[in-house]
Amino acid sequence: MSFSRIMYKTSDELRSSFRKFFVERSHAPVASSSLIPAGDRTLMFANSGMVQFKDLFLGLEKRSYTRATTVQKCMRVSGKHNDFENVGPSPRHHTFFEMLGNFSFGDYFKKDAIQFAWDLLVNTWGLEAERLWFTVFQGDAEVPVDAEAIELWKQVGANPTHILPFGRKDNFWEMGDIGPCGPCSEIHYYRGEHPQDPQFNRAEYVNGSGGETIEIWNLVFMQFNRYLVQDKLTLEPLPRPSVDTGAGLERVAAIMQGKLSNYETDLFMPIIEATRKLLNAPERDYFNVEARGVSYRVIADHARAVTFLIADGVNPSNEGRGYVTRLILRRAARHGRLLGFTEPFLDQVIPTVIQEMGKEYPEIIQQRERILKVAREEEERFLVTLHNGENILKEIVADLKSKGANQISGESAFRLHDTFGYPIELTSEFARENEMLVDEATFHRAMERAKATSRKFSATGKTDAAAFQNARELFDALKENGALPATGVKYDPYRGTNADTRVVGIVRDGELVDELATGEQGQLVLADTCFYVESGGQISDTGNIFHLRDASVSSRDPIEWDFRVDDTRQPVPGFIVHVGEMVKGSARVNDKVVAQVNAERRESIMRNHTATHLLHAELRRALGTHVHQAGSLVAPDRLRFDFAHTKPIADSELSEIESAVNADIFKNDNVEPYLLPKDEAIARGAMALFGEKYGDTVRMMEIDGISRELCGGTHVERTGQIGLFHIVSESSTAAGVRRIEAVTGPAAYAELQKGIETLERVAAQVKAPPQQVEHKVAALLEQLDVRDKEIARLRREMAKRQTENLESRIQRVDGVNLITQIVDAPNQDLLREQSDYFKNKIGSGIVALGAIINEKPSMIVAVTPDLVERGFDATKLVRVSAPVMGGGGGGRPSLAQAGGKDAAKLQDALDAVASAVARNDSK
RNA sequence: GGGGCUAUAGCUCAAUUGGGAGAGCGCUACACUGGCAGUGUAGAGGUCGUCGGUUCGAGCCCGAUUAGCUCCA
Repeated sequence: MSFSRIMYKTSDELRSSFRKFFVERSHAPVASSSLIPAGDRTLMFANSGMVQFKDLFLGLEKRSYTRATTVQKCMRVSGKHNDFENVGPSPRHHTFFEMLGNFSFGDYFKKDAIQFAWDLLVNTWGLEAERLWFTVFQGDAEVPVDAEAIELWKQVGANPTHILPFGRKDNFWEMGDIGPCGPCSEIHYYRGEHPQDPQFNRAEYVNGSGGETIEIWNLVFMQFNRYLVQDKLTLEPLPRPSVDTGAGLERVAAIMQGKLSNYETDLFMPIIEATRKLLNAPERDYFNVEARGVSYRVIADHARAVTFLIADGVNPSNEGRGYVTRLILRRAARHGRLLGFTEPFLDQVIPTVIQEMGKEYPEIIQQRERILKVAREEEERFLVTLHNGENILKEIVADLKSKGANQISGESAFRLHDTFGYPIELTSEFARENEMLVDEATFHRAMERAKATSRKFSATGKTDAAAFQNARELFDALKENGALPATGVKYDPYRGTNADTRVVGIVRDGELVDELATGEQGQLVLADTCFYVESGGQISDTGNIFHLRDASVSSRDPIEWDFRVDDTRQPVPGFIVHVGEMVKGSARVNDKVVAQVNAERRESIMRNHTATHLLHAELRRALGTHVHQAGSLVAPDRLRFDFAHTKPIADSELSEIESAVNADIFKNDNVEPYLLPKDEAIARGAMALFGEKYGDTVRMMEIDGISRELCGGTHVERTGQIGLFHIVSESSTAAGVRRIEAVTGPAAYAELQKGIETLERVAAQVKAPPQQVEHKVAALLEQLDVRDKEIARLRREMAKRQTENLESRIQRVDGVNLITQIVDAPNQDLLREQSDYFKNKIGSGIVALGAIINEKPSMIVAVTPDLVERGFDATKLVRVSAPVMGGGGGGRPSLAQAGGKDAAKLQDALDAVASAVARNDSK
């Protein structure tokens, strides 16, 4: 009989004791990376601790440590293990969670990893060994059983009957079809009441259902590398195998705090309680009704996710990560309504998240105001969407009721969802309240159909992946034949625009070749390069790579071959290619070359890049420190800067900012790069960007007294070199993101000159000095307005006169007063007005007027109300008469218009009206 | 990346098959009025998102484009 030795631990204590345990074992404590994986397009969010170390495992990157430990922010919103909709109903599923991990980069392997895990769980945290189960890879045709792991678990003291073999699905880890992979070993924990009784604590519960045994830690042994050799996958052992482990903090906390549900731990209960208090709901509301419990859990989980997503720079939007953020936030808002909130409330729950988690993740404290604001605004937007949807739904229901029907069609429900964003759950709920049904089967069919078409047309990411794969193979080949060192191409765009180097590889049509001939497109790989590769918004350099003739060969032209570089790319870290075309001669591998960047273009880029930093700093100074970069483009001809800010910027603010940047330029401040440890740079207040990846050592650009930013770009040496800065436009790109476009140097001067010239030309035209143009134009517009009105009045006057002269022309046709007449009218409106005068004059009758307007015949027929009642129809009259002049017409019974092509036939058309009235055709 | 919807006065929105651009609120002026959105009268305010096409004629139909909303990938 054993008693539990578990010591209750708060989640804060768990994080720190985990970290302490591994730091004591020589692991570097590394901060969690952003939820947005840097430079990884294959992944939407960081979903495990190893994401930030991917390049280390692949051997593409070196750091000062070979062991690390992290507490990593993670998001999982889709995938086989975690469907977003499970979050809430399930006690253990989350969108946002934290993963505890220890990592070895070619340092220790299985033995230590297993020893560490055992020591931490059993000896440090005091978990009962009898409750632990261990799974290992059982082996298959490609990889044998992991006998080593089995042996090691036994050695540390695991019960041999608790070591269970499983197949590929559970116990083999791979990053993709190629690359590092290996067996893994999971630790499961039995949390029932009878750990000693094999009747209860049973092997079937491991990776199975029905029991109280859950996985808590996965140890991944990166043991092999899978290559593609001649279209066949080949596995070979890694020379320095690595370890990657991950344990979900929420599950560990549940165990250590003796809770069955993760939500009952100190990670979630404060948020749930905060929500309850906001609602003024009774004590234990969360526990009393399961349906309410679900809503509390959804809100608690989603509030955390939203907080961290926004903090990492993801704003709700309608695509990609932003869309996921929106879905999560809206789902929380929906459950809030189920609990009884009628107003936005998430921004009142989030402060609790910040309070609870801010100690571990200071970014959420720093971003507090922005997080609350973004969440608030999105929830408000959602309430508007719901309100609009409700109105449409009410109409649908009213319409159905009037017809005596009681089922809302699946199409209607789908339309509400698809077009108006009104959730099906709310449609169903509203239907129930009105004692109606919703055809949900049809709804789901429509949904599936929409998903299928969407999927069909989105086969784009694949080509990206294929190109990436190809580049990686080329890079590996060059490293293998010794053309490139393991670290790849030597990259130094900072020392100037010329480099003496050597061609180490030529790529044509995705394959390595020995030679590239004149006129051919291809990519050159050099031993080192001074060409800048697009990064941090600054676009790639262009220029030339050329090979000089042997000095002993006398020739007037020293250049033997010349390659024009249109673009420079780095498809895989370390692998830099110059994309372009051979404009002269043939390049061969190993040729000595001069790499020459287009210096003038580069200088323009440098001006724009430094100006971007100045703009960023001045924006923060003018608008507040919530302003941070959300995207940037630094091109030779312009710069574009996107940043988080929720309101449009007033013209006056904009010119102030422009002036401030120019003042910085005129001060001619020093611009200096520093290489220093990342932590120090951050401590010195350097701005780091979301989604950018930084190694241990970072490059910080400092502009004296103005700005410090982590940046790998190229910059001018003194701000004065920028010359001039001019903002061209300010606009919005997404909710909460503003965009400023600007120009510098000669381009700015040209832009301003253009403006001044335009002003001068306008001034000359309105005959006023430039200073008085504004006044003059206003006066002219005023005059124009007065004259327009006068003209209209005079025309009306003239029309009236015509009426007086034409009274005598009333004909009596079949007892009806009829006037047919060609009049002068400058446009349709006045012709119509004239007909009104006639109509008023004759009291009862039909008026048909014709006029030549813009050289085309035009006609209008008006019928007084009494005759309309007797059956006369102006529309019918124009329909029979308009064809006479080659046109058509129509209108209402009381008034109809017609037009034609043949002006000479206008009188004939009017006559046709008269005869139609005579024949009674109009009835 | 693909689909749906929307764009009309300062704001919220109307405008039957293509045939006279409107309402409410707000604004201005005047008159009446001791009352919380006081009443009445008159008035100003519109490139109908932009460009092109069809048509005698386009706010309306067609195409392109921009912006917003929304669903999916």
